[in-house]
Amino acid sequence: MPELAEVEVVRRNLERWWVGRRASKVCVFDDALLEQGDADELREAMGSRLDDASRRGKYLIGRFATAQSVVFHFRMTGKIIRCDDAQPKYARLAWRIDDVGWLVFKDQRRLGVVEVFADERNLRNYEPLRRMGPEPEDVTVDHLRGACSDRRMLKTALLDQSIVAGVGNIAVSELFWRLRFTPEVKCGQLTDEDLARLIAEMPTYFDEIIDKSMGDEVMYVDEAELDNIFSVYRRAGQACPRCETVIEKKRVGGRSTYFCPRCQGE
DNA sequence: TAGTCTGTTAGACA
DNA sequence: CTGTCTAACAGACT
Repeated sequence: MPELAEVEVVRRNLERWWVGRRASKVCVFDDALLEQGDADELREAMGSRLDDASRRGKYLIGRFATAQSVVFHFRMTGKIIRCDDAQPKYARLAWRIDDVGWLVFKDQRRLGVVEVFADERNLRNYEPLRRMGPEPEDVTVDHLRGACSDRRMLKTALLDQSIVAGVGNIAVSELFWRLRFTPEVKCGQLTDEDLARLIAEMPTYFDEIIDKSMGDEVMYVDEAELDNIFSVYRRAGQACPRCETVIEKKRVGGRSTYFCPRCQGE
């Protein structure tokens, strides 16, 4: 589900709800979500004070007073919400923060994961974090050129988390529409100027989506079809906000891509 | 029933 | 070695 923007919204919520506090109760409903570490270690970490909530790409990282850290990845349908009920539908993990409520890791498809690490060194050795490319605001033209061969599609390169951290399938459609890139453009077809525009647009795009998504519960686009905040994503058949041409959908790199055939032509 | 889905990864193939 | 595609993970929805 979530891309960088939605994970960042959850991170900011945890900053308000959880940092500086400890959980008074931890309920593991589905321990299959733990790959590194077990439920006892998770209870030990969460039972201590959360010192810091950070984000790296689409990963959310909590550091605790015990020196342990907990990493969340929401995959397709995971999220963390605050509610008064410890076990709403699809709850896989819940912890109680007194005076705040229950924080619940909900995940309908159960693809999300939670990892527990004993200390900073173990966290840093976690392979997905070790492999992660720079955050969008730290990407340079030289880095992109070096990481993408000329014949590779820009879309698949951007979805590769080792090249840029946090970009997902929605962001690609939206960025390409903003920049008027054709959906199947190859890296080699872009000038340095084009890449510089892309690099400048990424943080702008994510900041705008974060602002529009802020709230106690992030709504994914399929849960809020009538309030779709995107310009082209999931808008096939509707008018392009720029030129009124009908938006189309096609598969690029195995994933749905939405685009305006006029704005984003050759 | 078949197709789809905001993510990631392993294996097949050109 | 590179890049792309598919399936798999698991479940709900159309």
